[in-house]
Amino acid sequence: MFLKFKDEVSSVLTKALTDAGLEADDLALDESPHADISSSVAFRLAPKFKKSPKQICEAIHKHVKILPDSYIDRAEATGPYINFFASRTYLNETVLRVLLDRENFGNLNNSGKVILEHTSANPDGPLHIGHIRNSVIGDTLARILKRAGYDVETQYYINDMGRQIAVVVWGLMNFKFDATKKKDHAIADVYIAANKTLVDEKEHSPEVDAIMKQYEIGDSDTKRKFKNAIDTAMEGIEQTQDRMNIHHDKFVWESQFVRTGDVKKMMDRVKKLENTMLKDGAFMVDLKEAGIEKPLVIQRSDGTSLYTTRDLAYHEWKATQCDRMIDILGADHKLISSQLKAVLRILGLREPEVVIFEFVSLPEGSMSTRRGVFISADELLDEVKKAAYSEVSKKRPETDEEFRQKVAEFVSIGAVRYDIVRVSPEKATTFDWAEAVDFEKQGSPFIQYAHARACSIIKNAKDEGITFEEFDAGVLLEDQETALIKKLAGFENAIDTAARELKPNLIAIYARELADAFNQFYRYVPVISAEPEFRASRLALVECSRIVLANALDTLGIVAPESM
RNA sequence: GGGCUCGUGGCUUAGCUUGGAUAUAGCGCCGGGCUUCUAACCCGGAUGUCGAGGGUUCGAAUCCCUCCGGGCCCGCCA
Repeated sequence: MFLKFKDEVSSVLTKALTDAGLEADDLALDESPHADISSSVAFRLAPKFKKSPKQICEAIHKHVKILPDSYIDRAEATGPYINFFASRTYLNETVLRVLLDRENFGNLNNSGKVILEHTSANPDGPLHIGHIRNSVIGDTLARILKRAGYDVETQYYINDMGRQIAVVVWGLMNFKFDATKKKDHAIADVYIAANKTLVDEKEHSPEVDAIMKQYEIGDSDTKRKFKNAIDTAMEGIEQTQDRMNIHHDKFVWESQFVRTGDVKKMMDRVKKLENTMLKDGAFMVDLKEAGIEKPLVIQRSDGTSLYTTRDLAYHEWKATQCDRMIDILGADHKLISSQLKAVLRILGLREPEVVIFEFVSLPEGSMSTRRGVFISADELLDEVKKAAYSEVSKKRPETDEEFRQKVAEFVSIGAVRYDIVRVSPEKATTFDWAEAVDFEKQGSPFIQYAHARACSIIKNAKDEGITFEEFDAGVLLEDQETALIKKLAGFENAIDTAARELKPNLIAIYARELADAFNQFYRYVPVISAEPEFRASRLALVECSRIVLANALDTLGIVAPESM
């Protein structure tokens, strides 16, 4: 609705400019506290036409022609600004559109296949609080892109050729696997113990090298051991992701590209490039022309491949089956991903769009699965759930155990997801327990609560036989009502911008603002006890709010509860 | 040392790509509101040299340069 409104403003303004004998390539449209949409185009035209912005603005304003039934009510010239205000038609049609489209309201009609790779943590232990920043950003983006109309496939790239997995395999052969623990945690125990031993007793190192070599040549017994180790770890990782409402459509094993010969083909192709040179028996690509000083090694002197080589083959393969590739990567991958992109570019292959997120560190420093220094996602979720449980017990003492458990679970998942997604990815953060278990106002519980309140009104209305089969959105004239409707109308714009700019935090902000608008409406505008001429329309607006709150929460992967 | 990136009230944070009207919001602090659809709510108040300095511009949190501080990276690891 907002996008159509903006289009109308854009064409009305373009026409007015032409009629005024002016011309601008950028209309400088913006949302503003002074209007629904505002244009500062007069500033840009002032020097060219040698008049003051105010004079230009008045000249443009004189030529603004608004058609009947437009989403624009009026335009005002306020100093150098031209302000556009939304019409009643816009508000009324927004209400009708929400009720018609329901769970699809806000969806856009982009098309094409997107492969979005996220998380891809090494299967050597549980997901920790840094990994789930990747998961939450990736999963939320996938949900945003789906709403934007894309056919999205999420992939988890399993790095099974790296030394760390060989260490896990070696560890499983030499240390006890604690079957009473959650499997990914038990794998981490083995991995940590194995690493410690490998540092203390250097003589075991060749054993790990041998395992790696056996795996690279495809020895069947070794392959079985790797599969067992990885499946075990992944089972636990997937349990954690399931709990967080995150799932992957496909799990792609790095080794697949070695086995199919794609990695070999890729190495041969890269070797033929002018930028590639042979040095001490290893092949490396010079990337100076891409602004990267360090040459990238694509084949070791013993002829084997490296992580980046296999990643090149993976991206080449991905490109054949989609229109857009998006990778969610931690800040430690900045250089490697720009090297990857540079080589793909030189080869004339499609480059991925990369979303980089900064590190989550602990007060004492950065995390490391290998050293056993990390806070697992499971541990975080459990602690937050405890805090949520005590909160619901305090706030709803009349409820039973089952209700409290259920609420504590969806509140804690929501709180963790929201807390991660609300901050823009390029911000480095330091984890703090006190902050993590604190139920910040206007976080996820705030939005879930607004949804529960809307459901409550709808339920009470139903009990009293109040319906909104017949209503007139035109009677929704209170400030809180029009503000709320405008907010509802903005959902598609939030999806559109978030999808174009790959910024999931925009949806977090939008959801909070919508809940805010609903809560103000709730406080000041009675529904069930309202006069009959308002009752049905207000109830319809509550239903609209419920729908869009649910859609926004769904986009964030957060449960929209009927009661809490 | 080099590259990338971040720096916004006591704390957390939006806005920066595409420069425009009083810089966003929350926590915390001070004060007010439940016989009224769930108070996990609402209303009001105090708190800012937008890291520092310079430049571009009619106009800079936003663009450019220098510096300071934090983070990440710089391996024939992944």
